[in-house]
Amino acid sequence: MNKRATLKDIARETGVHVSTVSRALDPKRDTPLSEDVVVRVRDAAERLGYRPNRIASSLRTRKTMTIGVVIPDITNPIFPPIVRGIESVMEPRGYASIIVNTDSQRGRDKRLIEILLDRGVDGIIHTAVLLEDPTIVKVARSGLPVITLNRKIEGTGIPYLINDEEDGIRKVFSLLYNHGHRRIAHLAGPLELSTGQLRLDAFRKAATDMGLDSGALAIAEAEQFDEQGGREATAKILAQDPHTTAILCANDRLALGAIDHCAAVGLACPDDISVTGFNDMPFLDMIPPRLTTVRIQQFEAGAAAAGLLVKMLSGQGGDVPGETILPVQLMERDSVSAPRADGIRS
Amino acid sequence: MNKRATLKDIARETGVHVSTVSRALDPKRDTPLSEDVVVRVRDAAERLGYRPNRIASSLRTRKTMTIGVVIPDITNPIFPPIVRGIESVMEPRGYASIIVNTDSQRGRDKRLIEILLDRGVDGIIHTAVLLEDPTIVKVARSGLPVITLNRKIEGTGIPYLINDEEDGIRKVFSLLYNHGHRRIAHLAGPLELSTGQLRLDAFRKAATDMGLDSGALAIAEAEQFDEQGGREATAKILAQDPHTTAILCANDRLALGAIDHCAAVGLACPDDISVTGFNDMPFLDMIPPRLTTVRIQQFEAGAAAAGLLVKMLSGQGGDVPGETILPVQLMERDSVSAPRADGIRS
DNA sequence: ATGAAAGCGCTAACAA
DNA sequence: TTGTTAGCGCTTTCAT
Repeated sequence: MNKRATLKDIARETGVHVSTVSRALDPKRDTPLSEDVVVRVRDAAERLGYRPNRIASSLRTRKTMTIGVVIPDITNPIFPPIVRGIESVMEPRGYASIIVNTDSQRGRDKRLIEILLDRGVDGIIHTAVLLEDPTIVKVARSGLPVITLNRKIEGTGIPYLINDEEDGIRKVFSLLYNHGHRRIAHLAGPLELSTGQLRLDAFRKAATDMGLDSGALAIAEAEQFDEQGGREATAKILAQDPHTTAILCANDRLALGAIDHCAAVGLACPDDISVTGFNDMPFLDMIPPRLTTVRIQQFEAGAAAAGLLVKMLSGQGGDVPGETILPVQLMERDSVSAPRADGIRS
Repeated sequence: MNKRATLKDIARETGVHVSTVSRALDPKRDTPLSEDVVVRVRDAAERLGYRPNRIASSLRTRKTMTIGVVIPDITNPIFPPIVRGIESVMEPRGYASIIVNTDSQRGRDKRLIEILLDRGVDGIIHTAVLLEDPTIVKVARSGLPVITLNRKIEGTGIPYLINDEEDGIRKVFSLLYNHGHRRIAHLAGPLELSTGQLRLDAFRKAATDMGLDSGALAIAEAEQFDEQGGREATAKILAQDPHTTAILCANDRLALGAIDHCAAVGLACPDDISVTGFNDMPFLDMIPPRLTTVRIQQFEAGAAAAGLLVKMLSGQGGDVPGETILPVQLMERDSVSAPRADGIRS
C-alpha cells in the first residue's frame, strides 16, 4: 500500500512551497502564478500520480462534494430511474451521492439524515418526506440546501419538484368517465404522504368537475403503496359499493393489487371492472392486463431536481423556484373498458 | 446556521482538555477516566447537541466509515435487492455506502473507482467486474479491502461471492431434457463477463453430461444482458438451427427478449418453443408466459458480501474465504413444455 | 509571484 | 487519571 502522494511531496519534488503547489493545481485559481511553476507542478503531480485528498480539503473548505439522496425504497421500481437522473447531473459536476432508504418508517429518517449530516453532505434531495416532517425542515432551516422530490412539505420554503398529480388524475378520471363509468372508486395511497393526499384531492375535484357527487363514491386508503395495500383496500371498496365499475388507483402497485384481489373474487379486469394506475413504472407494460396509467417522468425528474440543487449549491439559490411541476402523460392500455351493459354484477 | 458544537466547545464547557473530552466520548475507550469527568462530558455533549465531525476524524484515522458499491446499473431489477442486502449489514455497523453505476461501459469504471477512492472509502463491493479488470485489481493490491459479487476475477486473490451458476444451468438444462428437448440452444450473455462465460461453460458441460453433442447445439452471444440483446441473439439462434425447440438463456432479460422475438416470427412460447431464464428478477412472475428460471439469492448475496467485507474491514481478513458460492433454486413456471410432437416446425 | 503560518476538528503518542 | 503536543493534508490570509 504505497500511500498517495500529497502536496508536500510535490513541493519537495519541485522545490516550491506547498501553498504554491496548491494554487498551481487549483483549476479555478485567481492568484497569478508564473507559467514555469505551474508547468513544473502539474508535471510532478502527474508523475507522482497525485490525487487530492478530499477529506483534508473538505475539512478546510467544509465542502465534501457529496450529496445525500433520501428515498423510500430503492426496491420500488420507480426510484432507480430517479436516482440515475440525479446522478446524470451530479456526477459530471464532481458530486457523489449517498443514498439512504427510509422504508417509509417514521422516525427512521431521523437516523438516516444524521448519517448524511455526519458525512458532511453539501445538500440533500429528499423523495420520502411526510406531509409533516420536522426532521428535514430543521435541516433546511439550518441552511443546508434541500430539495424535495415527488412530495412536498407546504409552507416551509423548501423548494419542491412534483408531478402534475391533478392533471394526471383528471386525465384518467375523464377516460373512465368517457368510457361510461359513473361508479368510480378511488384506491388512495397513505394520506400522510403528499402523493396520497394530493391524488385523493384531485380525485374528488375531478369527480365534482364531471358532475358526480364525490361524497357518494367509494374511497379506501391503503396502508402502504404496495400490492398488499392494494388488495386490502380493494376489499374495502367492494364492501362499500359492490356496484363499483372502475377503480382509480393512486399508483401502479396498488392497481396491481386491486386487479389481483378482483380476480380472486371472480371479477376480471377489464371485462368486469376497470382499473387504472399511476406512475407507469418499469416493466409495467409487460404485465397483463396492461395497465392504463399516468406516466410520470422519472429520470427527468431526478435530473431536474439535481439541477435545482446544483444551483443552490453554487449560491444561486435565489434562482430556484419554490415549486416545479412536471407534466404527466396518459398511457392508455388494456385495463379500461366500458362498464358491462348487461348489469350482470348488479 | 448555528454551527455544530466541537470538542473544543465541550472542553470549554466542562473545564477539561479536548483530548480528555475525546476520550470520554469514545465508545470503546481503553484509557481510564474518572467517572465524574465522563458524566460531565457526556452531559455537556448532550446539552450542546454535539455530533462528532467525521471528516476531521477521518483525516486523522484514515477511516471514513463509508464503503463503495459498484454496480452495472441500479435500473436493472436484480440490483436493488442486492444493494438493500448490503446496507442491511453495513448500516447497523455505522457504514454508509456510495453507489456508482458503470453502465457496463469499459473504462468508465476507472473514473468511478477514483470517485470512491477520492472520498476515502474503507472498502469496495464490486458487482460489475470484467473477467479482465486491471483497475480494481490494482486497487485491491494496494491494500484496500475489495470483494466481488456475482462475478469474479480469477487468480488475483480478491475474494468473491457468486451464485452456483453451474448447478443452476444444470437444473434448467435437465428440466428441458426431461421434457423431451434435444435441440436446446444457449443464448449466452456477453462473454467478457464471468456470468456470461460461466453459464456458457456450464451449458456445454450439462449438454455433455446428458449425452448430447454440445458442439452441435446452437449458441449465440448477446451483446448486452438485456431484452434487445436477447432479441438479436435469438434471431441468430434460429438462423443457426431452425429446428431449435428450446432456448436456455443466460438471464431473464435475455429470455424476455427471446420470447419477444419468437412471437414476432410466429413462434409461441411455450407451445412452439420453450424458453428459460436465470436470476428470477422481481416482478418476473407477473409477466406471461411466466418464465421458468433459476432463482438466485439477491438480498442475501448482498448481505453475505457485506458480511465478508466487514470482516476484512475489522482486520479479520484471514477469515474470509476466497470463494463463496450461494445455492440457487429452480423455479418452474410456464415457459417450458414438451417439444411439439407433430413436427410442425420441421 | 511566492513563502510563511495558521487552522479546519479530531486522535494518539507521550508526559506528567 | 489527565494534559500537552503534534499532525492528518489541505486552503487561505497575510506578508514579502
